[in-house]
Amino acid sequence: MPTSKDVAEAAGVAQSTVSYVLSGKRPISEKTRKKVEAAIEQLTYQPNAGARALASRKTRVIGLVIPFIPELHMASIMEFVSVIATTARQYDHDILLVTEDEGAAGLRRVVGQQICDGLILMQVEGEDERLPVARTLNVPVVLIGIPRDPSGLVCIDADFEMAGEQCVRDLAAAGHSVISVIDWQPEVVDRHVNYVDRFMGGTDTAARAVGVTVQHLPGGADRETIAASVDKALAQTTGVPAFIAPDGTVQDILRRTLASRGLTPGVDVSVIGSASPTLAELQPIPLSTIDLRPGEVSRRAVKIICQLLSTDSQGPHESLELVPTVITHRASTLCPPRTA
Amino acid sequence: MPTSKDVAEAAGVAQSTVSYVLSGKRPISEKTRKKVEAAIEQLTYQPNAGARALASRKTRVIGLVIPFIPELHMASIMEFVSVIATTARQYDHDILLVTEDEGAAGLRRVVGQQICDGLILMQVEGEDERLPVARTLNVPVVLIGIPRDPSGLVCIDADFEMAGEQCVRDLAAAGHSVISVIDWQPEVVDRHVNYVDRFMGGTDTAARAVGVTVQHLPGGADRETIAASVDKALAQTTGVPAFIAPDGTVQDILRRTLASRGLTPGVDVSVIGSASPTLAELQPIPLSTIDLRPGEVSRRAVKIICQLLSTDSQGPHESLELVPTVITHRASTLCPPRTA
DNA sequence: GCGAATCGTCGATGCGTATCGACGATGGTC
DNA sequence: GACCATCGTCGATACGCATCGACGATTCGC
Repeated sequence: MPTSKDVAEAAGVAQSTVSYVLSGKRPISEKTRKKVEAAIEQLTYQPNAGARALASRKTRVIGLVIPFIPELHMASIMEFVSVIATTARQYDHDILLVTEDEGAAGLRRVVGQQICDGLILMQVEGEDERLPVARTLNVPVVLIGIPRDPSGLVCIDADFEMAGEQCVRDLAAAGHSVISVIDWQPEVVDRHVNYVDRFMGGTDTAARAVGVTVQHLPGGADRETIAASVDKALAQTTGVPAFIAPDGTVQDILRRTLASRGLTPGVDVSVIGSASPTLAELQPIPLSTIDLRPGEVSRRAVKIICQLLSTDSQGPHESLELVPTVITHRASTLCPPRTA
Repeated sequence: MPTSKDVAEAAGVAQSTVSYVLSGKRPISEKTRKKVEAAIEQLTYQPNAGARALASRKTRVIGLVIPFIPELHMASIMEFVSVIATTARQYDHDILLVTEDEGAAGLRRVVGQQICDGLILMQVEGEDERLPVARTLNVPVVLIGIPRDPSGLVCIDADFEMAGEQCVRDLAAAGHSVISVIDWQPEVVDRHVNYVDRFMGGTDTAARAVGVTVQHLPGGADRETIAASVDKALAQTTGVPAFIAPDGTVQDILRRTLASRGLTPGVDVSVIGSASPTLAELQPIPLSTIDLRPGEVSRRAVKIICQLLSTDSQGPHESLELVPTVITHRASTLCPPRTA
């Protein structure tokens, strides 16, 4: 492997000159620059990351803490991971994976060994042993998700409250007067995951504002529970029933349950779920969705941390950014107002 | 951040002694070791990764090249990623993400800058511009998947041929004489992805060996195509029909198609798919599966590369390891032979 | 045509660790 | 008790780059 010293010799300049050509931190004459660049090209020189990190105290690596796999949300996690990695490259950074099972010690390790300059924590919920640690680490940390106590932390997440509001307002506008929200799976609800409360709060706010009834019914991965919820909703609704089912598994079961009751989404009943546009289009009846835009959340998370890194302002930061959600009407809801 | 020099001063020894305590590469008296360890503890010293890499020429980081996201296989990709990251930690290594969209240049970059000591390439299929590059990089590379020309490369993958054989043999043993294999999606088949051929080869081999008929029918994400395939299979089968549907999306459509024809898997018809045990159990009728064991493949990939790294034998290596698949009979196949 | 400001380049140094040769202290041998 | 091997520790150096101060060469103003 050639070093910058080799390049310097080949170009007939000092090693420091090579460094300045690369960094642009001092003016270099056109002539010298050409010579150096030619030598770099010819030797296929690439700077050594370790040496660079040692001298500059910057690794240009961001640690990404991925959640322990609950088997079902893996696809959505991968979307975050993929976009984060790609976006980081646009800022000339790389992504180092840290698995959640390393816990708070993992954070201390990668920061303490100076393997990375900052951290992104995915899927932060409620309480978390890593949060107090994150606050005291002297590197930028960005959370995707909002913990119960976000003080002293930089957070970004989809605007779940807006999502809840949008769903209810649009269903109300389509003529529904009773709207049933099928909960996430009980494990999620019981953890009192922040985003569930925010979503539910949004639906209730909108219900009050536009004068419709919103009822929350138990969901889960269990077909009997959901079937019971559906039947209860059907019994209590006088007009055309409307369902909001944020969870993908719940959507599957809801779809089959409605079919077995002889109800067709978009005709006898409205259904809105949360899903990516691609998945929504693949459904037998394309699903009207509230898109939580994981890609956009990921991009912004990377942008935020890279800004923090470039200004490397030491002190603790605190901010909270919510990414607007997008509602798209497809075939599973009654016509007005149909967009997209 | 404390350095090994700080630790040395606190312990009253030389910096090199601290290094030897940590590495164990020279004998250290019990007394000195205690002093040094106490100082490390007290200062919460952690060695600087950059300096370590510079001096030792080892980063203890493995680059993981993840495929560009085709949206549907994201969940299975995440399973690989997660297990690889966790396993790497067991060998005291970290994982750096490299996205496929960086292409061959990405490989040159991370290796040339010496950001990582070796690479794992995921989901390698047929031809790939990165393969010739991988062969010339002077670091260990392990492929998950088998390219058309595996010469000079270290590969590991599930044993798709064995998978095909197992499916056919077990269905034959259960009394089926005609077995229909529903293809993967056409984009996959057209790429002439290696594993498809291997799987199909396995089914044909077993068919010949046990004297049953295996027919291959078009699959895809398209319900009409699959429905047509199913009807064709039903028409051509005299005994109890049997289906093998490796692809998850195909399974979904197959399930509904059979239901609409009034056929119940495990009673009127046998169905074997490829899926994780967890997902298989979640089905309305638990699916008999051929498990391709992505976790095991991942673990072995990490193990292989870590062995190559520890022996750092320079020359190009070549090997091919196939991970045995596991067939598990659940409710979707006829009784004999039912296991698990 | 002289001093001052500017520009472009160089040499030296430091970043924190691993590793090599050296050397004092110990223990054993005859 | 003189000699040698072994053990444990130290000091020095190298790893490859970034960065700082210095300095010769220009350029400009007057």
